[in-house]
Amino acid sequence: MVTSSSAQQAPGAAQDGLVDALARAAFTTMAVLTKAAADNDLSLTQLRVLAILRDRRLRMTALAGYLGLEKSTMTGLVDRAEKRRLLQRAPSASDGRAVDVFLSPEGAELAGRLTTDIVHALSPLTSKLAPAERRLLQTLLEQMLSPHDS
Amino acid sequence: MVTSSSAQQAPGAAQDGLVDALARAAFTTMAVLTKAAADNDLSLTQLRVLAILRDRRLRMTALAGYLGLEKSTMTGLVDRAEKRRLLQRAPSASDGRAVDVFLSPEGAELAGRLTTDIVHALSPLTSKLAPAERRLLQTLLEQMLSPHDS
DNA sequence: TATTGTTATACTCTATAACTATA
DNA sequence: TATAGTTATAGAGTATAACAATA
Repeated sequence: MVTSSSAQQAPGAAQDGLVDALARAAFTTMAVLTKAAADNDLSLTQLRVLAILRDRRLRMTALAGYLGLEKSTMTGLVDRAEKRRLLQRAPSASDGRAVDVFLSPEGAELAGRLTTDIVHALSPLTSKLAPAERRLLQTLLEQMLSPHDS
Repeated sequence: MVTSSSAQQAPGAAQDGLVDALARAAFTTMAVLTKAAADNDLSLTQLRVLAILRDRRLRMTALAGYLGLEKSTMTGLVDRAEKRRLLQRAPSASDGRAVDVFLSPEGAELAGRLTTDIVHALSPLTSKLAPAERRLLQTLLEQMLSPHDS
């Protein structure tokens, strides 16, 4: 089944093998990301927040949109990260109701360190491929992830 | 950064682009899996349990091992799934302390339906690739995920 | 003594609903 | 009236520590 290791090909479902490989790659990659986060006492969601805010300053609602979460969920999430001095809140200049969220210097520093950690942690996987294969894999993934609608 | 969309190449870190693509593919795939689970009132963890038990009968501790969770976490997880008639518990025949967990008929039926749902939900992505590209992507992912240690 | 599973407890993540303050 | 964010509340997922039963 998908997400498991057995790839039983249903007749006519020629994508099962790829779907299975994608699911397994996803779980493996997520495990690496989760561990990199846990090693720094972060949840996967907190890791994503740091990644998203690395080059952006967003309102609470916009951040919720990026994460696919409810705005009420953001309050606690940002509260905890702010208490740890990773994020900062500031009232929006243009809208009295809105609150901007952005990385603190410490948060930016941690985000940078996490990037390095993750690249290193994934290298046992990526190094199984030759350079040309890595480029090919990257190209195929990007093509698959591209927003093009054709 | 990794997990975000901006791929800033650090000098010498030639894997950043691939790591970014892997992370984005992981989040996209996990989003599909999470939605397929949520559409059936399951968490991602419950989905994984169904997938793992699809062709296995495991003890609580072994199941915890597959999931990378503590055994104490399994109790509640299995409790809830058992209450919904998706899983069943039975005392181990060989060890009086152990408890076997396995899919109920309803659980197996749901696991099968989920597989179909996921393949369909991922098809907008996979269909962006030509058949030969899909096979190539699958091969590269499998090579990367292979347990070989060279 | 060591292992298997459960229980007790606590914290994070998440959602829904109700609230406030701005627009 | 509608939107931005918070608060209150509740449930799932997770871990640690202590425990009972069995090995």
